[in-house]
Amino acid sequence: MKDIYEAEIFKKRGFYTKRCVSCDRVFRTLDPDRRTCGDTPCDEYTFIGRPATKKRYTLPQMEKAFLRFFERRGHSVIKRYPVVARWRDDIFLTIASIADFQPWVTSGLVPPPANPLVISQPSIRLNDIDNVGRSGRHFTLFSMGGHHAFNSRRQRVYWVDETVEFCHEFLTRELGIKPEEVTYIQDFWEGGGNAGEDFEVNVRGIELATLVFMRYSKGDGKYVPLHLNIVDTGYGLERLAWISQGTTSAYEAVFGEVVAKLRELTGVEQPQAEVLRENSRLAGMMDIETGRDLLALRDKVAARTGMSIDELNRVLAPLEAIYAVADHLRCLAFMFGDGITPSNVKEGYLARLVLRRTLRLMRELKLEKPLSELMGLELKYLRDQFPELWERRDYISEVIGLEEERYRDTITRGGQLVERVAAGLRQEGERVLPTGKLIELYDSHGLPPEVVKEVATKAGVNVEVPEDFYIRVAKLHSQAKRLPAAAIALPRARLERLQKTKQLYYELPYTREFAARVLASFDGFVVLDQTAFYPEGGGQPSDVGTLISPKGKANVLDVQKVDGVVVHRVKPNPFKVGQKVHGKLDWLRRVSLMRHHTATHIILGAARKVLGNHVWQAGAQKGVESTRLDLSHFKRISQEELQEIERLTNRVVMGGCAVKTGWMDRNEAERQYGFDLYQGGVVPGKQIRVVEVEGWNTQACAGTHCARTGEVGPIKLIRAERIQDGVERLEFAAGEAAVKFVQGRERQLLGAAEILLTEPERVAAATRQLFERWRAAKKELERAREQAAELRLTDLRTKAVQVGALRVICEVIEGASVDELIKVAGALIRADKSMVAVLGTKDGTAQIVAMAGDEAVRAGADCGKIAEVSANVLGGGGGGRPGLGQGGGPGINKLEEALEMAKKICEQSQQLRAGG
RNA sequence: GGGCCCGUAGCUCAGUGGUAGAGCGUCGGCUUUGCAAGCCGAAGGUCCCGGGUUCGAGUCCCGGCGGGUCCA
Repeated sequence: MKDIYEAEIFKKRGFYTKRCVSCDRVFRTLDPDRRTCGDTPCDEYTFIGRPATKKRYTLPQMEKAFLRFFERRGHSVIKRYPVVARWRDDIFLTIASIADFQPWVTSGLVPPPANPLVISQPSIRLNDIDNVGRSGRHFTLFSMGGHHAFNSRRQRVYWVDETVEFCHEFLTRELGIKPEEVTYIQDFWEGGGNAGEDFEVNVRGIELATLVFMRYSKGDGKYVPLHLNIVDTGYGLERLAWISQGTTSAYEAVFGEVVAKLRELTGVEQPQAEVLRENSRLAGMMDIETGRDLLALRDKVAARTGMSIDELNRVLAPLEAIYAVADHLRCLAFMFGDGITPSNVKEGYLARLVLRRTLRLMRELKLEKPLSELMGLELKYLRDQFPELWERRDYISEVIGLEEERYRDTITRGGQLVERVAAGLRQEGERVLPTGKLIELYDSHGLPPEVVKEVATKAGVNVEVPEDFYIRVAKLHSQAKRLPAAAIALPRARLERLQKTKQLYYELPYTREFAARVLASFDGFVVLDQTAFYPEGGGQPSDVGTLISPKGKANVLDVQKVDGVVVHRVKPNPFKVGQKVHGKLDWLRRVSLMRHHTATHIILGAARKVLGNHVWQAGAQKGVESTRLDLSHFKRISQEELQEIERLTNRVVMGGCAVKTGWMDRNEAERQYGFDLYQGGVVPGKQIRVVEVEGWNTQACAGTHCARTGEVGPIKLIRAERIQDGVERLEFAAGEAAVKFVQGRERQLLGAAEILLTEPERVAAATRQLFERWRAAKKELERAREQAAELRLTDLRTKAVQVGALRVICEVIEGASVDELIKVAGALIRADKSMVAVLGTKDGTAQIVAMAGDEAVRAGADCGKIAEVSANVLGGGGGGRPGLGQGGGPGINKLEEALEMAKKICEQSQQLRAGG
């Protein structure tokens, strides 16, 4: 194969091959005098105030020009994919146009939806989020224009020559960029396990596109040729729009209207154009990730413009915040518009991250308007180009409203917490908040250091935010992770050569018994030519049952599938290859699993009807007695909603709808049903199995299902639980399991009714009454004890004995509780400050309470010690403070003896004092 | 998926293993032409639930439920 970098056009047009004097990379150019590669930081931007194209394009215009250009050259225009990569399990967000086609198309398993094709794919990358607003060119969400060709041995579409030619033509003929301003830098691209040579296409100091020729997969450090040679291009449509307008930053070019509105709302002034221009040029040359980077940038801009750094900060920081807000608004519109639910996990957390960052920026800008209102503006702005987002505005604004409220609560509560912490520190004479505390406030309470600093400073405590604050937070979380428990090892190697098993459970899902021939048998494993045993998959546990041959019988304990071969784990294993066997399923179990599986689909459909289309299945585990279904939803499901879901669900059951199952071509299925198909998760393969509850719900699913909904029987929701923020778990039972559950519940209710001596329907009222009475009785008892204590006082006082400076009472009070003893003793010492009262009672075990008045304590009484030592006599323990001690032990008969001991200790204490 | 924090009066929260508290709110009284406020007093508690350790648990340990938060 010829050198990938030798595109025909270079020879044809007479490109020079050069080496950049700054970065040493090889590049192609038509400009004989050029010495640098044309990319930052080797070159500075030269398009600001001086557009590079022959006319100005808005972003939608640029997108249109891009798509039409490639459409005219034989590409089919494909609709954008969602920004949540539901068809993948390795990434949360769609990060590039090629991500739409990974892994099934790129691996060659599934044909592309069109070939060649062109797409404008909103792509989200959050790794540069700190640059957004400052660098002039970074976005959290950007439109990646991609034209893709998938070349196989059978079909050659186009490769390097055409790709570079298309690019050059698009930039120069279509957009009118001067040919000598375009450079092609030779590079090598790696990502997502794939790799290949590429060109970075630069104009006037900015990279506009990357043309990747993907042809290797990389594993274990080695490059292995792919089945397909894939043209993977990415054009930054925002940057193209920017370079066509020559504005001071890409944000002005893309978000012009929104930025203007934000400026108006905040009253932030527009700095001089010259300052902005220099700022953009210099920002383009660096990544700004830390405060130090930013400082370095300010320094350089200051040097060029003659302004002071403080002055620059004052004029630029608010504008940068506005740019970032504009960017984040668009990103959030897509995230929520495409159905992300905010959460503390997965993509939901990423959405929350962006949302909270936006709120922080708004706070800095003192922008008081609700975020949901700003989003309203943003959605109007996006409406023409993305009507699907506009349609979901109600959901978007509700979710944002809730998140906003939640964040405000966090900050308010956190503020109070900081004030308390600060007050505590001040009391201890501390004036500085320890860094550990600062990190804890963020990590455990979500309080950004700036907020802590602001509040703490007001409360008179200084806060130093360390430079590496977020790194230290990250360190807290970087401890080693536990490995998941290893599953039972399957003998994969021994299964490789076997023919695929005929899956009777699909063809004849109601098969309970079947005949088959043994293809392989070793250890505890048996493989048959065909089977009705469903192997574990899609959240449905495997079937169990028996296998019988003339030579013997075995229990089937577990069934798994490896590359189309079904393996039965059996005990014992009397089977030999070639034998005929008879299989028999545990049908009650299987039928219950089928019911629960079909019920899962019905409930999901009902949940989406009741709660909204943002609801996605976040996981499911089918069982025989009950099943769990996890749903993404942004708030708790109310009792009413649960009942509505249950009602709709049972209505579908009673409707007796058909449940149709069948295999479909993946592309066809996606076209027909959209990505909603993948509720149950990613399914592999070119053909996918589609299960449709007629007129209700359609999903890709490999499980076994009832033929009609009526067979499912009653469905009973058992409970709803919030397993993560934004993920609700429904637990339910179907069929006989549902009946069993309801009967169980009824037994509980009847049991309670019996105890309360009432009817089941009066249990709540009766319990309330009982509870109220218990409360009243408790209070009355309390008062009675106090009265009883008063009554005992007169009698007890006569028992007092003078011991040194102390008046000591050591008495048993029959039938009193510890609380009562404390009340009595308390009254005694209040009346006489030199009193030491040691009271005992037999309350199951022997208990002792000792209390001493202030004077008695000053005179050397120590009730803690009295309780401890005298309780030891009882065979137990005790302790307390000088004024109050408690103790006890099992020695009921020794109570008198213990009280004697108490008295002795009092005497000793007085002797000591007298002696000392 | 993992880490951390929290759950005590209507609300916001204190509470070294030893008598459950404060502020605000509520109610009553006093003061005032009325309001705001002030003074005095009172009511109000399943210390989230269940186990365990202990003579003794709001407090320590385990499990569950509920909420918050950070990280991947």
